[in-house]
Amino acid sequence: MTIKDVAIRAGVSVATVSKALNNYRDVSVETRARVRKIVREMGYRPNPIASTLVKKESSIIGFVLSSFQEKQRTSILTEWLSGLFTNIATLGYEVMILPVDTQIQRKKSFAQFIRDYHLAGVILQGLRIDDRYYVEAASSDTPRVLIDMVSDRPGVGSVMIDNEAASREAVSYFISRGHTRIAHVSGRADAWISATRVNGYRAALESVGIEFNPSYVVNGEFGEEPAFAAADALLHRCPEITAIFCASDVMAMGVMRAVRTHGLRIPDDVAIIGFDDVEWARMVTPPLTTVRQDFHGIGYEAARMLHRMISGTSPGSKLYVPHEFVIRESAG
Amino acid sequence: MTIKDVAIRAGVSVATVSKALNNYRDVSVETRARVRKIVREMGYRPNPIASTLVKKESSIIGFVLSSFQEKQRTSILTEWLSGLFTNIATLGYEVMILPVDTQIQRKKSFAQFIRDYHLAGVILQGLRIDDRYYVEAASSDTPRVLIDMVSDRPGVGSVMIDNEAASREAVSYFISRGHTRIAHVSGRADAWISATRVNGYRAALESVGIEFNPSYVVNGEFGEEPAFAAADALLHRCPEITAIFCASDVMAMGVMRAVRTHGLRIPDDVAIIGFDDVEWARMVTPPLTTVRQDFHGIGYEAARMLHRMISGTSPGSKLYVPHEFVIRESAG
DNA sequence: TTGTAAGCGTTATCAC
DNA sequence: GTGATAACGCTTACAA
Repeated sequence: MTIKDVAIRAGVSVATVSKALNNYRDVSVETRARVRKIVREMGYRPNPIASTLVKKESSIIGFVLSSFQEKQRTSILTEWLSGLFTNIATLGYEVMILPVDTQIQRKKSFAQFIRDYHLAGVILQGLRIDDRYYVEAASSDTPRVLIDMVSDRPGVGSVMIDNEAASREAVSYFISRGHTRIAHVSGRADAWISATRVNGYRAALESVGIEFNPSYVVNGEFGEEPAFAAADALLHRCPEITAIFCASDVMAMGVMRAVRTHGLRIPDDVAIIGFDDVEWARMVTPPLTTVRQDFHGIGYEAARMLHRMISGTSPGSKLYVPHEFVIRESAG
Repeated sequence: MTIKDVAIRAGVSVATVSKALNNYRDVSVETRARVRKIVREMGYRPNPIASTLVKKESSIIGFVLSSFQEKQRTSILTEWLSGLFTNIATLGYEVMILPVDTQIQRKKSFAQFIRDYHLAGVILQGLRIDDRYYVEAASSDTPRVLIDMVSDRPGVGSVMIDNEAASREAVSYFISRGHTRIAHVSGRADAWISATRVNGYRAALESVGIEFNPSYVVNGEFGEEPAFAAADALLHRCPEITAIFCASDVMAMGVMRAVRTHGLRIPDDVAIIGFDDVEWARMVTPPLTTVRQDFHGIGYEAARMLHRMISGTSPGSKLYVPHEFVIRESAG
């Protein structure tokens, strides 16, 4: 069933049907109503492919996924998507996944792809700011919002939690419990959020006059193993440390293992705070004190912002989604 | 840049370019080569939208997602997708996510959507066999493969692990450790896999002459809380139980909590086995003995089968992906 | 072997 | 207000 069938049945031209359906003003109120009624009766739906071909704009948004590499952050993706969909499905968008993996040799360039399908907008989520795909997308003119990254370009939306404030809270908690020799296991250096979290860590220390000690900051690469190794070396080098703030829960697991390897107890000898509050953070022993990110909310807001950008309601902006410091047992 | 530009530059008609690009035999070897060379030089890519409009077949495959409801199975989705993509991206398909949630009122019917976009194929993953969307899709004629479900219809692919064998192994392990009063916390009744796992549990018992006791099987609904409640009631009712086989790791967490609530030790008083081997299964205390599902592999195989179905190489079939029984500490 | 031209199902531009 | 009609970029009979 095509628009032609509807036109015949309604006794008008296809042009009129199209206009009635697309809310053009040069259609009489009666015909619009009549056409719509018939459309409903017939169960007609315009073919989005044909429509895209001529309008050069689809209702598909792309979700750029570069974190298949991040084997450890699996559940986060789902929550983003879940938030995305609760907002976007009702607005009539479809979502296409654009996997970005240096392993997978895509024949199509990323920007090419956006143009091919005339994507309405794109949500990017990739930790690495220097990623080729990120750069490509950034140079496109499609509405786009970034998750966990910021862009220097105007008009690019970005949504995340206030990583610096969150880190400051976490470290301040340590300080309030009397800790002064506090270390930080940071994430990958090329990730936007890593630097920000280090900043928060540093700010918290300096706000109470504790000098920032660069050798207390080690890189756990957002992985459990690297975090274990980094923490292990750290504890050897600086046995005076009594607290470790980790930039992710996964790394916190590696760090906890390292601490135990050194025969130390958690939190009595070394207190630990994680980041993310993944689903199992409360299940480990001891339950992890951590910063909860509302991943669902981040996805939701990203979709909302993108929609506003697409519809021209508002330009992209920077949005902080509320976070929450969750006290359990690993930090005393 | 369109096919026309290529045609002009190559000094041939658009039809010839199209034929050269689509491997028609009625193009001379030389022109095909020349056209392709020019295409490469110009960086031309055919517009998939236009192509879909006339061919009535796209290179988009749909991934039906009904598990946003399953808040607990978050990381599994990512692994499926990851497997899917490692196979499918190189084959030139794109992936569209079709969220299916009774909460989200979709305007479009599911079958409608498949037709609208002329999806090349669909991968369905929904636990509930009576799901409206599942039925809709099942009645479509698009190539489709199911994950964790089987279809009575011929030509529908399905991939999963051998749930019955896996359950049998798990329960047999209990038996080999001397347990005889073994309970089972099952998953949602409307899920295909639930019944199969119960069957495996039962088969293992009966194979050594232990009578199947229906009151030893309780329903944990695949959730931690329901599993806790179910196990709590079970332990009250049948304190003689010494081992519990859980149909998911998440439920195992609830069960472990229930066991401890009753002042019992794991695995000394009550041994526990989970199912899935999610990322954190080895991190809990005690580390969970469980059945590892290769979710990545399942996604990979589903994509492979779908591709073969689309290209007509082979019809859909039923495929078991290997699983692995992982012994840690929760089962003694 | 190649080119012409008629679609595919829409929307957009004009006349009417 | 409404309706022809020409796009949109491609594939595919059918002619040449």
